[in-house]
Order: sequence, then structure tokens, then C-alpha cells
Amino acid sequence: MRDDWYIDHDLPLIGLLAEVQGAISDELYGRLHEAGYGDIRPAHGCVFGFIERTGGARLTALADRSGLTKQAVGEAVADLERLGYVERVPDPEDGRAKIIRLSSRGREAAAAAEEIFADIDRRFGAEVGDERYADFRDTLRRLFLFTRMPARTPARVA
Amino acid sequence: MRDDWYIDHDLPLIGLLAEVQGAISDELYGRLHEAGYGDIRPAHGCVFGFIERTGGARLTALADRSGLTKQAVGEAVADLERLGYVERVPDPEDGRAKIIRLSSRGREAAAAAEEIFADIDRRFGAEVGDERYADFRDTLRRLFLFTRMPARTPARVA
DNA sequence: ACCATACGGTAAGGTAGCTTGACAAGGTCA
DNA sequence: TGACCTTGTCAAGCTACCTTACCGTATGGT
Repeated sequence: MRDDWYIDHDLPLIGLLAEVQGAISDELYGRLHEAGYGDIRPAHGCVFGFIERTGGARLTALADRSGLTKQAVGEAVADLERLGYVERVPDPEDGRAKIIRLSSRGREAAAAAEEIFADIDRRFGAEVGDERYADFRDTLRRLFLFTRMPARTPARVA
Repeated sequence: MRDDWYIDHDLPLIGLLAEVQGAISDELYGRLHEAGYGDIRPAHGCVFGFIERTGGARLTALADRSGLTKQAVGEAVADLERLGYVERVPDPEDGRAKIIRLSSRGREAAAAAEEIFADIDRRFGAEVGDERYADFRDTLRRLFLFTRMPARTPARVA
């Protein structure tokens, strides 16, 4: 991105979303690396992004929430267990299931990530105005829920 | 995403951006497929998203604008050329360079994509309110430009 | 007690989309 | 004219994620 094409041309919504997301992603993993969490990769987001901070979650729940397959999430969990960020404990309520829980190091990393997000929110708020930014976040969340709405049930033919 | 975890838990900004982008992406490529442009893939976005509609652009310019490597964009261009969406012509001003231009089929596909985007904009606007949505788009664009801002020059030590 | 179903895991293999490295041909400028 | 940079391309390889298939164990309805 060395030239100024994007100053004069509008990217479509999808392009703007992708670019902003990419910028945040670069900052997140860059700063996690500096903070000593360099072994956390984007693929681990399906765990950190969707797990209960305390109490943990089942593999199947993480797969459902993230929209990925159990295999993909299982691989991420195996990685994070090896790296010491999560631990798997048997679920007392279901002998088949295991609870995936953040270890203390995992909670530290999650806290570090949340600080980075808070820092980004602060800078974004300062750039466009806090009220404007709050509205933006709110609208984005509504659009997210909108895209997750179940398709309209076809009208029943009486 | 079968359970309702995301109703009660806030995804961080990056998660919201990723999810909404994914939803738009699904719709875009699904509908392009139905419209007879099923051979256009997300990887081609670095061309369609950043090329001048008439006049075309150089490979290096597309790489700069999209933030990808020349190799990645070159592969997308080779694909699109084979599929008939773009053509490569020698640049009269520089013997090394080639101008990548949308063919007539390429312009048709771009127009189809723009209709899909307009349709999504219409639905999003209806969901959250047109004014609110216009503000949202505007703020998103400002945040995009903000993330593209050159790093602050360190204050010169007099 | 039986059997369908769900949970988690293993394994093999594949695809999309990018990367790094090396390079020839053409341009730029002292 | 020689040193250097730019443009585009070839080749090799990586990451993230998917698919299909199979398995053992546990649960729950009948």
C-alpha cells in the first residue's frame, strides 16, 4: 500500500472490513509476540475467541461457536495444550466429554489480548470521536447478529 | 454456530469484523456463482477490488494497493486472464511493465458484484436505519484510512 | 438390557492462498 | 558505461483449514 489509490477510490464494505480486520490482526499478533506470547497463532482464535474465561468449554461448543469443524478446533486445542495455554479435564457431567479450560498462562495471554484490544479501541475512539465510535461498535454488533439470523421460515401453505 | 453463546458474550472488534465479512463473502460468491461467474474466487479480490475499471493497472500497483506480494497478485491475474476476465497488454511507457485491464466479461462481473454489494447495503440500511448505516460506513472508512496512516515521524531532536 | 446417538480423537489427504528466494529483461542515472 | 533499481515471473514451500473415514466410549430413550 504505497500509493494513494485508496484515498480517491471507495473500497466496498467487504474490503473495508477485511482491511481493518487485517490491521488489527497484525497489531494483535505483533504485540502478543513482543509480550512473550509469540507462539499464539491466528488459528488459535477459535479457542481464545470463544471459550469461557473461567469454567471452560467443550470442544463441540467451540466448534459450533466458531463455525469450524471439531477436527480444526481439536488441532488448535492440542497445540494450545502443548504450549501450556489450556488444559483438558474430564467433564463430571458427561463421561465422553472433556472440558477445555484456560490455564493460568492462558488467562494471562487472554488478559494481554484484551489490553491490546482496549488500546485499539482507545485509539479508534480518539480518531473518530468516542460517541461516534460507540455507535459504530453498536451498529457493527447489530449487523453481526443480523447476518446470524436464521433464514426466514417459508410461509406455510395452508 | 448452533448455540447462542454469541448473544450473551461480546466478540471483540476483530471477531465482529471477521464474522460480518465472512457473511458478506458467502453471499457475494454464492450469488456470483448463480449469476454465472462461479469461477471467480476470493483470491481474485486483489484484482477486482483494486483495479481501475477502465484503463487498468500494473501488477505492482495492484500488489501495493492490496498489500499482497507481486507473486500472489500475479497468480490471480494469470487465473483471471485464463478465465477471460482480464487481459495483459504491454505498457507503452515502460518495456518491462504490462497493463492489466478488465475485459468486457470482467466489467460485467464487476457490475454484478456491485449490484450484490448495493443489495447488501440496502438490507443493512433497512435493518439499522439508513442514517445510522451511512454513519457506520463513514466511520469504517475513516478507521480504514487511520490504520493506513504512516507511522508518526519521531519528533526531531533539535 | 439394547441400540441409536453424541462426544472426542486419529489418520490420510486435499485445497486455497499466501510466502520467500532467485532471476532475466528493461529502465535510470552518475 | 557501469552500478543499481524496478517489473514481472518461475519455483518451492508453508499455514490454515477442510473433507472423508473410522474408532472407542458414554449417554439416554424405550
